[in-house]
Amino acid sequence: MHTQLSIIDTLKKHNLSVTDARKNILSLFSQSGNALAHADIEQTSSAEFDRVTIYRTLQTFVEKGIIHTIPSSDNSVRYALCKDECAAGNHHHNHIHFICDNCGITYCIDQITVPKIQLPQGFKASQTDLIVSGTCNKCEQ
Amino acid sequence: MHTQLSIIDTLKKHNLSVTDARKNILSLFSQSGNALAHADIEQTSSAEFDRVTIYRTLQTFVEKGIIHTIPSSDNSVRYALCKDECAAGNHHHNHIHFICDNCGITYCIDQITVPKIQLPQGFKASQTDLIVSGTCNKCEQ
DNA sequence: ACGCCATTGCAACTTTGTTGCAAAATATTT
DNA sequence: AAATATTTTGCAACAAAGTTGCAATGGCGT
Repeated sequence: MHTQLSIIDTLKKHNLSVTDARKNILSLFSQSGNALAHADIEQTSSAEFDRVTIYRTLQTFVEKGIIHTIPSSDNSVRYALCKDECAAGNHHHNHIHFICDNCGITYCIDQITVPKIQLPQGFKASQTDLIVSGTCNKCEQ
Repeated sequence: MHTQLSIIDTLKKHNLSVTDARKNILSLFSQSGNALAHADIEQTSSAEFDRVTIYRTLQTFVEKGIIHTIPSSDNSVRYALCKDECAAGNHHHNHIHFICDNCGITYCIDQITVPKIQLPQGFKASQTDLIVSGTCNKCEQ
């Protein structure tokens, strides 16, 4: 199965040992396509993996540059797959994120890039997040 | 004292009864000038007010359009004073926010406005947040 | 197949956020 | 200015989210 193969490859590429939890959680991300919060993952695979394992797996994925965090105002940080250019400790995301107020789905809108921001003297940017919230195309009547 | 007066005025303007907790917490915001997380407020005034009161006060202020939330990736939503144009349930913030990775201070950078984003078909924006993180001008050596 | 090292699950705990209700404070009326 | 109505607060109890240490398990290299 192609998807499964590429998941193992992804883990190996980032020097991670291949475990059930990591394969499972990583495949959740590629299946969903959108961003996931810790709670989403826990609900989907709660029977299989301990809460602590999910926390640690997400943390590891962020450190290794497999997923990145998306800021939110509702105390539920979301995670999404990084693009290929991301390496450990060096995230490059120039796409914006859209959070639907209705269904809660978080989209990575790849078509739109974040404009370059000119900061005041002495401020140095390491990461820029552009989060748009509103109603998504599925929830629109 | 002028500051104290304008704080009371602000509360009255938004149809809120004037209480110690509200005066105190609101003055924390105008004194600091920057954004504050719940934890910041709790540390500063924990002896004075119950945790629950702080939660409810922040919630009330957001609803009334006195403060607004700033998304974050570290599970600590920050709050900052709204500009005058904000009314209840109708926040208009076109400035960006800068979170310093080093000292944790969150700045409202008023000089820079958030560019208008053209979303894909069917997506409707209600709020746009641009959060830049990195090193602030105080932490820069 | 063996042994080492990384990962997992469990338990216990801390922190963060929520809810109901009685007491206290604020606002309103007279 | 006092009495009443209304809102807000603090407490207690709880629920949810996140963390840490440690023994047991499983992955990986030889």
